[in-house]
Amino acid sequence: MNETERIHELRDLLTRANKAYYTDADPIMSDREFDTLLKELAKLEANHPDLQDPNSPTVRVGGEPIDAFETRKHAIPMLSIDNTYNEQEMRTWVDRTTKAMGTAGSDLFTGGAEDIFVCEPKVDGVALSVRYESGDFTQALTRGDGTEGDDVSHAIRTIRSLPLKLEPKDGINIPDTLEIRGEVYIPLSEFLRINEAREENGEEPFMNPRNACAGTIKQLNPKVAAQRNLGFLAHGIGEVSDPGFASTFTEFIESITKLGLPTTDQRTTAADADAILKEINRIDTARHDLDYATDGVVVRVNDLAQQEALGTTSKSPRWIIAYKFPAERKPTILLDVAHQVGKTGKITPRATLEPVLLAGTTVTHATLHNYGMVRQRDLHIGDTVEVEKAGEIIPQVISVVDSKRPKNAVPVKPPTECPDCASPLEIEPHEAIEDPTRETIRRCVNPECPAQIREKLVWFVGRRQMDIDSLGEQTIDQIRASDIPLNHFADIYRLHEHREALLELDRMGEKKVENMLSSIEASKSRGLARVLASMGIRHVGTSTAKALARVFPDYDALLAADLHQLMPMAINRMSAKKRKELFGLDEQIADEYETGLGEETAQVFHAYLHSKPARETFEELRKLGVDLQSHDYTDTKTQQSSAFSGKKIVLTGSLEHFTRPELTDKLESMGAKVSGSVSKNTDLVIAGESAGSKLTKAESLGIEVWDEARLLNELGA
DNA sequence: TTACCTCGAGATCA
DNA sequence: CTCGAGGTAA
Repeated sequence: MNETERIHELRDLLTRANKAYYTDADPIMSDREFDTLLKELAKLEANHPDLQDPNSPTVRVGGEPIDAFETRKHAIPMLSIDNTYNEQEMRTWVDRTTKAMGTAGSDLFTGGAEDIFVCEPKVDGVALSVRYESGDFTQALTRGDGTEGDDVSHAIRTIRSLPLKLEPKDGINIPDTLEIRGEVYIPLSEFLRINEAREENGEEPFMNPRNACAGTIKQLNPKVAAQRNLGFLAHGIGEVSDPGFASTFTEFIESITKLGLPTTDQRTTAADADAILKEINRIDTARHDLDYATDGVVVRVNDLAQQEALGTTSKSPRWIIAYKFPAERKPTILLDVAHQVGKTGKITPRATLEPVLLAGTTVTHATLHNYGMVRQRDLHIGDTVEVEKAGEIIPQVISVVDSKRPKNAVPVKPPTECPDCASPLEIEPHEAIEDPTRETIRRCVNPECPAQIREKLVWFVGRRQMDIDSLGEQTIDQIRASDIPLNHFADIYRLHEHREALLELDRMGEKKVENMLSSIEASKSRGLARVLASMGIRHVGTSTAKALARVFPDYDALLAADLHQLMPMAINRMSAKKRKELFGLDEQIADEYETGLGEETAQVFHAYLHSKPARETFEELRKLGVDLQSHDYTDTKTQQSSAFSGKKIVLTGSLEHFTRPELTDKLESMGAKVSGSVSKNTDLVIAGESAGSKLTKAESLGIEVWDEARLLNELGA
């Protein structure tokens, strides 16, 4: 046998040994044997750089550090899951879902009654999308903003329980593209081991497993990641090229488990709310014996066609929900309440607390949201308050322990003047009275208010807005404290005129200034939608800004528009009603679709746009080279000439040449309205491979149906 | 909201 | 080497 053959043999053998050890818990060789063979392989590989394979078992011990993360698009967005916090909310979800399935997918019911729903413990780790192409691990992405995430393949390759090559088994056809979602975590036993080791080395121990895990994934050096022995559990479906791979979630999990992916053994199916709640109770007890932290139970509809029929709100899928176990709650002392000025001048009370350890973090601050809350709880400085972490992240002040109030404690008073510029505050009129739980908004309306200007600038440079990194909060403060002017958005684009002065600032070197100025330069070309969203105009966030930019080609067109033309989102409202009709959804969900430019918003926005300061700002930005053209604009001429303009289109099945979001974008850009479900108002259904209930429904309603070939034809024409 | 990693800056030491 | 800022997980 020559060395090349030996390399392949060893890789094969070690891959199987890894799987036997980590996923089957049934080792086929001793640890020592494994190490010896691994060393032999590493040596041979060193002699044969031409045979390099990123998926060789040797990479598990960690390869070379990478330079930085590349951010990449998810083939299918990673949405977040809605939460429920008690039995009643869970029952409501089950009722609604069952009803919707009755109308939307009953003809396509493939599962038995017992496995309508699937329950699994919710692992408290870091979400990940892992991609295999032709059975080879090619990429692992973090969730990021749901649309694009960081490529962390280098760190993920070191996870031993995650196969780098999928092995065909039991006649399972491995799809060309197989994307699996799951959770990376640090096993609790491993967490303890790491911290012991860190203390021995005189390093600070990690606070909690979840943050330590997130940190490990962000390690550029995979050798460090390899030593932390991360775990992985698969629990979701991403892009799968073969639509026949699975028709239910259980089937999917069974298949990928056979292919070697680790999945939880705590999964069960349930037929109704009672069974689900019973399962939640079981997991609540069982979870304390698991080697990973859990914060709830994930419940989903099993049948994939039904999942699709149920569809997705803008935030999260309707076919899946998380039940969160009650958050930890602890008493602490309210030391102070600060009044913060937001970017629109809104004043928000923020509590400073006696530090308290809660769910693995030290809590010292909590937002109090508004003054209705302060009044309702009758907060006094020095009060003992109950604090908990809502949704495991943001600390909330839940209640006051009245019996522990110190004598002479001073009540917290809402401010009457701006804590920063001392101008009188405006109290939003209709909310000022009667119901004390009602939000009472206080606002500083001084346009020159320094605190407000600061917040506006901080918002403007943020990642979601103009994305000017290396100009953060602290740097903004630092520059504003110097002689360099930074009082308007436009001043940002004049910073390059002050290069010398910037270099004089503390801890400001050549490199930092260079980075800062180049990212400012890069931000000039973000386009109208981003500029609008960045200005902190009331009621104009990312989605409204985008909607506006789709309708108006540039700033001048926007300025020329009258009040009526500023309400382009009427279509969205119709879709809300339609959805309500179809699914009998509750108000709250239907309302999500009502967030367009309403009359009031349009008025506020119109007034803002034509105000003198706004006009000056836009003019200056334009002069300084900021792109005020819309990048998302679709010409009405294109819309009218297109075969799709004004058509209501539904997509179903899987397509070869597009991902769904791609095609949705494309059709919408051509003036179509793409919706999730078929009704009598639908004009056209585009059916890919293995289309399900939607196709059946379209046929029964006599709606026009195209296959992908026809679609390509029409798009080409 | 907090914890963790990375990077640049500046200090310290060879 | 240490500090602090920035970014990103949940």
